[in-house]
Amino acid sequence: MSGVHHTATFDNIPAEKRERILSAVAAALGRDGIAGARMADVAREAGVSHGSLFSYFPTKDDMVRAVVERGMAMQAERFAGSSGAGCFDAQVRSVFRGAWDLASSRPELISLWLSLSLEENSRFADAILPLERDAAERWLSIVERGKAEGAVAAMVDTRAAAYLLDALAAQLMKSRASGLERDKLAAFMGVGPGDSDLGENPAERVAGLALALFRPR
Amino acid sequence: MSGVHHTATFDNIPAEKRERILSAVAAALGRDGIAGARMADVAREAGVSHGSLFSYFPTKDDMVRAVVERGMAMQAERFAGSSGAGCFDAQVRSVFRGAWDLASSRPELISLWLSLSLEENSRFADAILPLERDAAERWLSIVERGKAEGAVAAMVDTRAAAYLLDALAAQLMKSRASGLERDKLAAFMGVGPGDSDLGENPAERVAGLALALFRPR
Amino acid sequence: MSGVHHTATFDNIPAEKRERILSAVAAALGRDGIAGARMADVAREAGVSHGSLFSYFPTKDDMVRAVVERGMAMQAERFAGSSGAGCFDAQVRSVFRGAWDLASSRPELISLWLSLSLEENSRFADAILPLERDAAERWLSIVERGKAEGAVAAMVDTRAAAYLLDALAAQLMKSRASGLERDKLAAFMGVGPGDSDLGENPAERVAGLALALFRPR
Amino acid sequence: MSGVHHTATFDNIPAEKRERILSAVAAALGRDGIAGARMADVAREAGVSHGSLFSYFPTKDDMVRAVVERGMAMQAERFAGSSGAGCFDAQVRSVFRGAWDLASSRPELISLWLSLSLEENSRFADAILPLERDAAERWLSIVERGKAEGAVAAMVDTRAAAYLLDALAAQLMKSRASGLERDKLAAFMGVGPGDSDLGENPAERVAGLALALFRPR
DNA sequence: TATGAATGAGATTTCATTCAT
DNA sequence: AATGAATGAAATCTCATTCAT
Repeated sequence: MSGVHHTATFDNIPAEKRERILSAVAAALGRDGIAGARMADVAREAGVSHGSLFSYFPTKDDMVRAVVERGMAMQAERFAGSSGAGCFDAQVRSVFRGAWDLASSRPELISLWLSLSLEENSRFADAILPLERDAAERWLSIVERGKAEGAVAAMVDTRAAAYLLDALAAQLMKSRASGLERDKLAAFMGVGPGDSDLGENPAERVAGLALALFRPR
Repeated sequence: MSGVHHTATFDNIPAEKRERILSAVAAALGRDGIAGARMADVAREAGVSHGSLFSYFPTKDDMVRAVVERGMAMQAERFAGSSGAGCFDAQVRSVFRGAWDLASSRPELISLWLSLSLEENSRFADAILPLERDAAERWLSIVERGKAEGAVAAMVDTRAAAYLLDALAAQLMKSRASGLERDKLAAFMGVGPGDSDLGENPAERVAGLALALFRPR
Repeated sequence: MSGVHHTATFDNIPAEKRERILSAVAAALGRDGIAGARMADVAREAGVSHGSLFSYFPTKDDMVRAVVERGMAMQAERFAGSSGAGCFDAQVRSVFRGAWDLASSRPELISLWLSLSLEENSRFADAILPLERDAAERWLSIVERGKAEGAVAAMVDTRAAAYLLDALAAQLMKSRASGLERDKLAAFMGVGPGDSDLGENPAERVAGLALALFRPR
Repeated sequence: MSGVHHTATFDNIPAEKRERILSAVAAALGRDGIAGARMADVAREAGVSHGSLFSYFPTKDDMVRAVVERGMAMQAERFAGSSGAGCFDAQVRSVFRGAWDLASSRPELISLWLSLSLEENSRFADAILPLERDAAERWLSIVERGKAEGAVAAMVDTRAAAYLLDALAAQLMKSRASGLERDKLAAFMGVGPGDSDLGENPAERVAGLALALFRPR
C-alpha cells in the first residue's frame, strides 16, 4: 500500500515541474474533493498535457496517494519546529501557531486532510495513519513534559489532555480552511460572518485558554 | 436555497416509505460521500425504482439537501435534551453523551455532517450554517450558566471555552464515525488499533477532564 | 466463466431489438476483430445509444462472450441437420454443404470463430472449447458409421480421418469468409483471383474427393 | 504496398540487433495480435528505446509488414527443403514434418500467419498472397509428380488433393501454435486436454493417412 | 543515432436525468 | 404514481507518434 506511487518518468522531470504538478494536484483535491477532482483540470492547472499526467502516475488513486504521503508530511512539520525546544507553554503555542499558519497558507492541504477521515476515502487511511499516530505521540510527550515542568496540574488526565489539545488544533485548522467553519468560528467569537477580521488571532486566544486551564492554581 | 426540496409526490407517499428512503439516502451519502453516492444505489437500497426517486426529488442535489436539512436536525437534538435542565456539569455531560450516542447509532449522519464542512460541498453550507450557529449559541449559554453557577472559573474566556467544548464534542463524534479517527483515538488512549474496547467510555472521560479544568480551584 | 453475460435489461427488450444488437456485434467483431471493434460502432450500427449497450452488457468482453456463446451455437448446427440422417456419404456432403452455406451467409461468424483460435483471444477459449469437442465427437462417430457401412475402408485410421475431415471443412469456411483465403482457393482451383466464379462448388468438389479417397477399392 | 518498410537506419545497425528486434516484434504480434501489440512492449522486449523503434520503422504498420514479409519467408522454406528431392511420399512427409517443426519452434510466427487471414488484417494480405500462391503451386506440382510416380491414384482430383494437403498442413500448424487448437487435436486423438503427450507424432500420423488414401489400391 | 518525455485523439465505462408505458 | 429502458455528456485511461536533447 505505502511506498512509491509515481513512475520513473516523474523522477526524471525537473524538480520545478514536479512541484508545480504536486501543487496543482493538492489544489484540485482540496477544492473539488478526491472523487470530484478531474485529471483534466489538474493537467491544465499544472500546465501539462493530461497524457503526461498518466505517465507520471499510473492511476488517479496513485496520484492522490503521492500527494497525500508527501503533502501530509508538511503537516507533520508543524510539530517538528516546536519539538524539544522551549517550555510547555512555548511548545503548545508554537504548535497552535504552526497549525494556524499552515491552514492559512495551504488551506487545500487541510481540506484534503479532512477528507481523508471520511469513510468514502478510507482506502487512503493507511497513508496517513502513521502520521496521526505520530501526532498522538507528540502531544502525549508534550503534556508529560508539561507535568514535569509543573505547567500542567498533576490531577490532569494526560491522555485526555493530549486528545483535547489535538482536537483543538484540528478545529482551528478546520476553521481556517473551510468557509462554513470560518462562519462557525465567527459565531463563537461574536463577530459577523462577513467580518473578515476575527479579532485577536484565534489560535493565540485558544492556546491562551488551554494553557491557563492546565496550569495548577 | 433553504426550504422544501422534495416534490408533492414525496409528501403523498406513506410515512414509512418516506423514512425508508431518507435512511437509504443518508446511508449512501455517509458511505460513499456526496459526489460518490449513486442514485441507482439509493433506489435499490430504498426498495424503490430508479424513476421514482426522481419523482420525489428533482435532482440529486435536492435529495442531498432534503436529507441534510432533516438529518441534521437530529444532531441538533443532542442539545435539546440537555438544554435548560440540570446544572452545568450535568448539561455538559449530557451533550457529550448525546453526541457519542448519536455517532454510535447513526455514524452515517456524522460522516455526512463532516463532509459538509469540505469546500467541495460548500454549496450545501447554507443548509447547516443555521444549525451550527445554533450550536454555538447553546454552548455559549451553557458556559455562561456555568460561570453563574460557579462551576466555571471566572477567569475563563467564555467564547474560547465554548469553542473548546464544541471542538471536543465534534472530535468525539468523528472518533466514533470514522475508522481512521477511531484508530487515532486508540493511539491517544493507549490501546491497540485492533482493540475494540476503548476502555472507559471516552466521552465520559473527556467530559470529566473538561469539567475539572473549568472548575475553580 | 461460462454462463450469462448480459443484464436483465437485455432480457427485457423486444426480441427483434435483441437480434439486431447481436447481429451488429457479430458484424463488428468479424469485420474489425475483437480488439479492434469499437463499442461506438456497434451502438451506431445497432441503432441504439452507446449508453444502452453498456446497460445490456457490463463490459465489452461480456458482449463478446454473449455473441460468441450464442453465435457459435449456430455453427454447431451445421452438424445438427446432418446427424443421424442418411448414409455416410450423405452426412459428409451435408456437413460440408452446411459449412459452406454458413460461411456464405454469415461470413462474420466464421471470422469471429477463426479469431478465437488466436492466442490473443485465449481468454475466450473456454466459451468455444465445448463446441470444438462436440464437433470432434461428431466427426468421429460419422467416420465410425462410415466404416460400419463399408463406405470407409477398414485400413483407415479413424481418428486421423476425422481430423482430416474437420480440417477440410474448416479450410472451406475460411476460404469463403476471408478475402485472402478466397484468392488462395482460386490459386488451387486454377481460376483468376478476380474471377468471382470458383467453378464447380468447391465444397461439393472437395467432399467428392474425400469420399472417393475413403471408399474401399 | 510491397517492398521495403524499414528505414536506412535499420540497415545500418548491427545484424544481431536487427534480429533481436524482429524477434521481439514477432513475439509481440504473435502473443498480443496485430491490433493488441504495443510499440512500448516491443521496444522493451527488444532492449531498444521507444524512440529508436520509430527510427527503424516509420509506423507500426510498417513494422508489421517488415516482420510479415521476412518472417513469412521462413514458412515458405518448409517447402524448400523438400522441393525436388525425393519421391512423393518423402516430399509430403517432409513438408508435414517441416510444418510441425516450424510450429513447434516458432509458434508466434504461426499465430501471426493465422491472424493475417482475418478480415481485420486484410490490409496486409498483399504481403503474403504471393507466398500463399507459391505454396499452392508447390502442392500442385507435388501431387502431379505423385501421379507420375504412381504414388497417387489416377482418379484423384489433382487440384482438390493439393487443397486437401494444404488444409491438413495448415491445421497441423494451428494445432501446435494455439492452446485451443491443441485441446481440439487432443479431442480428436483421444487424449486428455491436460495430457501433454499427444501420442505418436500427429504430423507423421496424419501424413501416413493421407499417403495411404492417395495410393492406388 | 539514441533516448525517453510529451502529446492528444480516441477508447471504454459511468451515471444523472428523461420519458414512454 | 411507478417503472425501468434510454440517453449522452463527461470521466479515466491507452498508446501511436513526435521531437528536443
